[in-house]
Amino acid sequence: MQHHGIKPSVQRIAILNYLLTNHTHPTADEIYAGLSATMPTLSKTTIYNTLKLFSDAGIILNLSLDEKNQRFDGCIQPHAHFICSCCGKIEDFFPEEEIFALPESSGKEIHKVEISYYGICHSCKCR
Amino acid sequence: MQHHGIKPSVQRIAILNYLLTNHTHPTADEIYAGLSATMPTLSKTTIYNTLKLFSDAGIILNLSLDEKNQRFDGCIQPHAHFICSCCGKIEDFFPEEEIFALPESSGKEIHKVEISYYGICHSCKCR
DNA sequence: ACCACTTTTGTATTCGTTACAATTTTGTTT
DNA sequence: AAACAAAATTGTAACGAATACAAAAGTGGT
Repeated sequence: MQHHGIKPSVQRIAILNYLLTNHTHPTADEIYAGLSATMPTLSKTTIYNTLKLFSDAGIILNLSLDEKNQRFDGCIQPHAHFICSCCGKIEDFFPEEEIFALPESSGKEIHKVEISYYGICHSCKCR
Repeated sequence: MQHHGIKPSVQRIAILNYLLTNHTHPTADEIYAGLSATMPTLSKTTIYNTLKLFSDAGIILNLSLDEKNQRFDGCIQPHAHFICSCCGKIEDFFPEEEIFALPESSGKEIHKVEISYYGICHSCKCR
C-alpha cells in the first residue's frame, strides 16, 4: 500500500485485507456487511472512497462484469471470470497470458483487461 | 426478429435498426435521443423493454463494459472491445475465435463472452 | 363492431453511487 | 503538551440509471 503512495489506516487495511482473503469479487455493500460487524462505525462512503483509491493505484481491480453493481477483486494477476446467470457464482480462470495483450500494439496503452464468460454452471444445469 | 418469436412493431423495428446502423454501442438514453427526433412519442420504458426482449432472444448484446450504463451492440459476431478511458471511444476487435470458447469445457453452458481492453487510445496519448 | 390480448406509455419508485460539509484523526511545529 | 495544518472518515443529501406498475393505445380474430 505504502509503495503506491497510499497512507495506511485501520479502515484501508481492513478493506484491502477483506479483498485479499475473500475471493468473492464482492460489491461495496458486501464489503460493508462483512466489515461492519467488527467495525461498527465504518462508513459506506469510506468504502467507496477507498475502493476508488485502490483501483486507481492499481492494487485492486474494479470489475464491470456485473451490470447491476461494481465488483472488486483483490487478485490483480491477469485472469478471466465465469459468471453463472443462475446462481450468481463467479469463478476465476487463468488462460494463457497472450490473451491479455492486445493482438497488435496499435499505439494503445492498456491499463486493464476484462474477460468474462456468462452462462450456466454445471450444478445449475443439472438441477 | 420474427424468427425469434418477436412480433415486429414500429418501435421495435426502429430500435433494432438503430443498433444495426449505428455501431456506437449506445446506452438506452442515447438510443432514445437518437430516435425521439423522428418518434416524439417514443417512451424510454419501451426502449428498456425492447432492449431486454432483444438481448434475451440473443439478437443483440447487452454489454457491461461500461460500469455506469448498460450498453447495447447490434453486432452479435464474437468480438472484443477497446475502451479509451480518456475520450470514451469504443472500438471493435475481432480476435481469433478460439478465445471465445472456454479453455476446457467443464460442463458449463456459455451464453455470452465479453472481452474488454481498457486504456488510452493513440490520439489521446499524443495530445 | 366487439372482445381478448399485446404493446406502449408516463409516472413513481428503487437502489447503487457520488457530492458535500462537518467531524475526527494524524503528524508536525513550537 | 498544546496548537495548528493537512488528511481521512463519517453521515446526510442528491443524483441518475433502471425497473415496477397501471392506464391507454394498438392489434388481430370472430
